[in-house]
Amino acid sequence: MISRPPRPRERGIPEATVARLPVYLRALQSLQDRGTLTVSSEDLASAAGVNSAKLRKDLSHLGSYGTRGVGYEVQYLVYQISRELGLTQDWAVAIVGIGNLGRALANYGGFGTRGFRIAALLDADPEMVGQSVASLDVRHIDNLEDVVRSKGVSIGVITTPAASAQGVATRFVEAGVSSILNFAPVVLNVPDGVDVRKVDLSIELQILAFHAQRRADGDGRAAERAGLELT
Amino acid sequence: MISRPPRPRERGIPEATVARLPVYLRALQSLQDRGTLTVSSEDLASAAGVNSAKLRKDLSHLGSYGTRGVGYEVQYLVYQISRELGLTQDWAVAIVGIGNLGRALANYGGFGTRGFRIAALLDADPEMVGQSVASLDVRHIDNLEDVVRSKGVSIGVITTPAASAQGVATRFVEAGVSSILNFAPVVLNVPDGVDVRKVDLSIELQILAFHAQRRADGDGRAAERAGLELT
DNA sequence: CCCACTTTGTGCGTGCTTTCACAAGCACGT
DNA sequence: ACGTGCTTGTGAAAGCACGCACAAAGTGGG
Repeated sequence: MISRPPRPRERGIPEATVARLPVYLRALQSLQDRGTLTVSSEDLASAAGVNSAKLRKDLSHLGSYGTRGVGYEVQYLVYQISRELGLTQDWAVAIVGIGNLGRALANYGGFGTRGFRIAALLDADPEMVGQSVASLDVRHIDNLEDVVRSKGVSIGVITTPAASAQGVATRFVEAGVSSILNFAPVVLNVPDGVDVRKVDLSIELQILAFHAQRRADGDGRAAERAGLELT
Repeated sequence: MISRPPRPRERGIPEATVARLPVYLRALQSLQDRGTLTVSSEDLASAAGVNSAKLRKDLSHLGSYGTRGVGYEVQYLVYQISRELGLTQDWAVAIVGIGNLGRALANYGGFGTRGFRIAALLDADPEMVGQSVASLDVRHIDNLEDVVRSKGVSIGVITTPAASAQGVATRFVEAGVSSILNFAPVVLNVPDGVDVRKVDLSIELQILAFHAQRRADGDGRAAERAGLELT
């Protein structure tokens, strides 16, 4: 007799799967807009740009929401993924650093429809404070703690210069924000339990450059050698 | 006797390593600015926010550039990583979609110093064409092929609305651009051999929301149960 | 010249991710 | 009621990535 059941109904969705759920969700919403009622794993996978086996395994982590011989019901799957991602509730977001990028994010409409609400804009520059961006007044960074508390901010976005980013992150954490999206090109130091995600434009370009160079090298060598193995 | 040697001097750097090299590079440049001459894997790893064993293994893929008992020479390592990433040459970048985000990227100074040069800005809106952004004239999208050829553009950045992104990608590819950085929230369809990287703000927020919700659920349950196992 | 100390480079075990391939399950027509 | 055809859900295998722990290799002091 096995005393411990194999898994005590574990809620552990693999990280790689979590990163793909938003992609599936978007593909599904697009299908929904077109009035599609059901979709097969094959079709949804190709819309999301992944392998169909991977898609099925990913969805299987949420439960068995498909019907064999038919596929998945679009509307139901949209709801299940949204719920799993926590989009059925409303997340208040604060953006610190109202430069070009901060303004771009503030004006980006795609958030509201997906459970995110820009609740506050903050900046250190007195010139900026009081200006209205995307129907919100820019407030001074010294109000960060107040704003987090009064608006119930739970996600902080950092679009400041690199030099200020760590300070802002620390203040976010101390004010109780434990989810941070960082656009500044620095590695943030935060205590355990705080979740930081980094978006770094110049890193993406560098990765592209690496592959481009490798392709060019390969092509060059291949041309020289009149192309033997092209693995 | 084994007829085939284990590895024919393979140039295969793992993808995960490539993604971290830019982070190391930035940390090293920061050390260089401070006048540091050598650095240990331990120190560099902590500056880059990774495990020191991982850092050493990553660097070992480039060759043996460290000295046991001493560490790595900063300047030399900067050069080796830059060369490996292809930053010793100059990459011409074209940005299509001069909205808030496109402008933010065009004005972002961090590229020039790292081998990237914004060579052209394009937009479909006649109102936008002719305006000057970041010392460059915005040109109409119909000039894409000309611009790619005359400026030698090898990296395309897409910051258009979702609906236009696929069309722009296709035109980039047909014009000979095989590295694309896509900010539009769609999955791009491109032929083999074309490298697309995606940056998606709302996906990052959704991943943060997932973890935040999971933390909240866990805390809630833990509080109810007076906290047993806190794995 | 040798010894103690430091730090790199890497073999190896472990766990996560992807992919294949197929049994299980459902719908529909006869 | 039953077979046919399609699609899901999932073992099992292969491939990657991570991190420990240690031998190898260098430095510097006596």
